[in-house]
Parts: sequence; C-alpha cells; structure tokens
Amino acid sequence: MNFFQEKAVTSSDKTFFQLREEIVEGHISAGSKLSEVELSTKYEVSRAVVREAINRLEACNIVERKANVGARVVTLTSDGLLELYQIREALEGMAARLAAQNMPDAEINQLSSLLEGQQDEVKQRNVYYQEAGDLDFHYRIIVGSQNQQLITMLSNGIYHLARMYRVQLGMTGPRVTTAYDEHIHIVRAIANRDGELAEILMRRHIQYSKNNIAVKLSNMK
Amino acid sequence: MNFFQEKAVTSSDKTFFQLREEIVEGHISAGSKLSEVELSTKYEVSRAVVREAINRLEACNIVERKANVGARVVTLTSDGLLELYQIREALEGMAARLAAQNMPDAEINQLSSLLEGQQDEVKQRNVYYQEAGDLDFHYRIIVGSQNQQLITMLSNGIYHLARMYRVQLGMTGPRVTTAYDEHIHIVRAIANRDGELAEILMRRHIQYSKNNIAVKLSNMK
DNA sequence: AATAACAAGATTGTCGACAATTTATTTGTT
DNA sequence: AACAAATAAATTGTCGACAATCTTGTTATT
Repeated sequence: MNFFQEKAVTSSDKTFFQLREEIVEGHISAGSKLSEVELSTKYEVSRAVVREAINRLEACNIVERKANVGARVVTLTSDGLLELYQIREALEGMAARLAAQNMPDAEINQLSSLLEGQQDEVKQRNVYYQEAGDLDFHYRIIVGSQNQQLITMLSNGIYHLARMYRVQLGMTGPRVTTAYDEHIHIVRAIANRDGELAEILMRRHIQYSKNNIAVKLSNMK
Repeated sequence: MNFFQEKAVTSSDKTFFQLREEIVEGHISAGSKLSEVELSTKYEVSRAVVREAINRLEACNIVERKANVGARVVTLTSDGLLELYQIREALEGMAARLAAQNMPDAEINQLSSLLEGQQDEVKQRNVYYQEAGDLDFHYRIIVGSQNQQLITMLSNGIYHLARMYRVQLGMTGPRVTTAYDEHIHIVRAIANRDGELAEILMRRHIQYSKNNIAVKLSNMK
C-alpha cells in the first residue's frame, strides 16, 4: 500500500502516521477539532508527541492550527480541491518532464511492463487498478524525476491530501479504462525522452481526473 | 521587507522566525549542526520551543533532521539549486497562469504602475530593484493566483530557501535590466488575460534567473 | 597494530506539571 | 429579559526532569 515506505522510528512518528491515516480515511471527520489531551489518552502517549504529530500534519495542509485555540482537520471544499489539483498539475507535469530527462531506461521498462500487465485486468474493469495501480504509476514517475525536493513535496504532503479527497468522496472504480490509455501515452512520451510532450500529457491527465472528482463533488452537495 | 507580514504570537513563532532569518542570512552557516540545548540557552527559551521551531524549519526544507541524532542546516549544492528552481518554475508558472484568470483588474493596474515607477531607477542601474522590486513583483503574482495553498507553499517554504541561495551566493545587483523587461512582458500577458502566455513567460523568466545563479555558483567552486 | 566489546559522556525523545490564554458559565446591573 | 462584567473551567503553550539513543573514548583480545 505504502510505496514510499516510511518507518516509524520514534513514538512521534507512529502517532503522526496513525493520526494521518485516521484523518485521510475519514475515521476522524473533516473539520473536526483535534484535542491534544483527548488524542494523548487515545494513543497512550504524552501531549508532547501529539503536538509534534499535529504540527507535522499542519505542514502537510491536512490540519489547520490557530495559536492558543487549537487544531482542526481541514474541511473539504470544491475550492480546496481545485487548488490542490492545480498544484498537482504543475508539479506532476514537471515531474513527467524531468522523468523524460532523468529516468533510467531500466525503470522506464519496468513501468512499461507494469502497465502491460494491468491491461487485462483493466479490460474486465477490475477495481484494483484505479486505487493501487494509478498510484503506483504516478509515484514511479515522480521518483523518476530524480528531484528529491519534488519527491518529498508530493509524496509527503500533497499525495495524502489528494487521497483524503478521493476517499471521502467515494472515488473508487470509475474512469479506469480511459485513465489507463492516458498512462500508456505518458510512458511512451517518457520512453521517447520527449519531456515537452510528457508534461503536456500528464497535465491533461490530471485535469481529467480533477474534472471527474469535481463532478462527483457537485453531485453530492 | 516582509510582504507577507507574519506576526509572532507565540514564543515558538518568534524563535522560528529568528532562527530562520539567521540561517537564511547566513549567520548560522549552511550544513552546521543545530544543538537544541545550545539554541535554547542562546534564545533563552525552553528546549520544547526550539524543537518546535526546528520542526517547522524542517517542513520548509531549510534543515534536515535525523531521529535520535539531530538537525543540520541544509547544505547548498548546485543540485539543490537546480531542484529548487525546477519547482519554482512549475509553481510560479502556474501562478502566472492563474493570475491571468483570477487577478482583479485593480491589482493588475497597481502592478503595472509599480513597474512603470521602477523604470527610471532601473535605467540608472539602481540596486534596489533586484532585491525588493523583484520580490514584490513575484509575490503579487503569486497572490493574484488566488490559490491559497499555492500562496502558502511559495511564501512560507520555497521563497525562504530560494533567498538563502541568493544571499549566500552574493546575488545582488546583476541582471536587473533584462529581468525588468521580462517582468513587463509577463504583466502584459496577465493584463491580456492570456494565461497560456503568462505561464510560458514566467517559466522562461525563472529559467534565466536560475542560469544566472548557477553560473555564479560554478564560478565560486 | 587492528578490531571488538565495553563504558562514559552527550544529545535527543518523552513525560508530567505549571503558566498563559481562550472559552464557557455565572453573576450583576439596567 | 438582555446585556456586560466577572469568575470558573478547559485548552493550549512552556518548562524542567528523566529515559532512551547515539557518539566518543577506553580497554581488552587476537
């Protein structure tokens, strides 16, 4: 599930991961208040480690904090979704461009064959692809950019927030086949070392998936 | 100086700002270790607030921390510079595109007249422009994007790291006039509501300034 | 002499308690 | 009854102390 394996060495790490998961998966609902004492009893750690975890979540834009008042889980809005996907478009577009420059041939081949392997599943509309496969695809390209700061930004911060939107809007299953085709074309551009095209295609790909979510979100309201 | 005024309400805020400034301005040298006890005596606060400040600096990519070992100020490398400017190119390019969409006419006019006011100074190569004027220009466009997450990302994190490179490589003064012309063209594109062009021009503008710094950096080595 | 095991020192991680601030409740006045 | 001020409760911010971990220096063994 976690492609970028993060191992919790410290107690604060563990609390951070747990808390993040509960929020992203919706077990702690969006907009709710995060009481430090409450959480410290729940996770059986001191308030200090809870504070540190909350601070880290704030840096990820998953919670908002006001001095002397407290922290709240962010609320999911259509504006926020739009903003997030504009950022993803810019950063992942750049990642695709850089991957076309920097990604080793071996990794490109792996990615190619990964997609080929998914082809059968996709054609019979297996749900697996959308969740894990799509993620794996994006993550490999991000890593392929070989821009460490970009990798950190996307996989530590933006990714989890994006997932929070997807999970809590119940995005599972749809748009599988078209997304698959888009993936194919992106990889082809990267394999051809055409950064310009890779970026354009990735940006379109993200625009499409944004529209897909935005529709769902407006339906729910 | 600080366009985005941040006011320190808590003691931890103040320490964070002080520490960040000392690092960015080079009074605490790049790559040096940040001892919690040392800093807590220096700033006359408890270790807890120093820890919190360091955590925030870590989120800004200004320091790196290893569990049970400690935090170090990041080292400035040509790779790091390249990575940073790739990110700036992506994000500020997007900001320019969004500004062309969303920036109110009044703000565009203000920006326009701001540039006109700078024209005279620039022609006699006044140093003022490069530092404050360039910053003001970029910041106004970022705000004009009206993407709150983008604004936060750029002005809280990336901006300070970029400044750290500029300050510590002694980038003051050069490239004034050409940068000024680039600014003019970008604003024109925004005024014409041509997001496509605004993004392209902004990206070029950032590429140029990256090259400018990269040359300096390779000369120093 | 080189390496490994061990011990001493220093640094970070975690905790509970107190201080400062905010929020909720009560009291008092018109 | 409505509003304001004062008070009480709860929450966050800060602190110093202890525990766990890493680093350094020493000793012992081959």
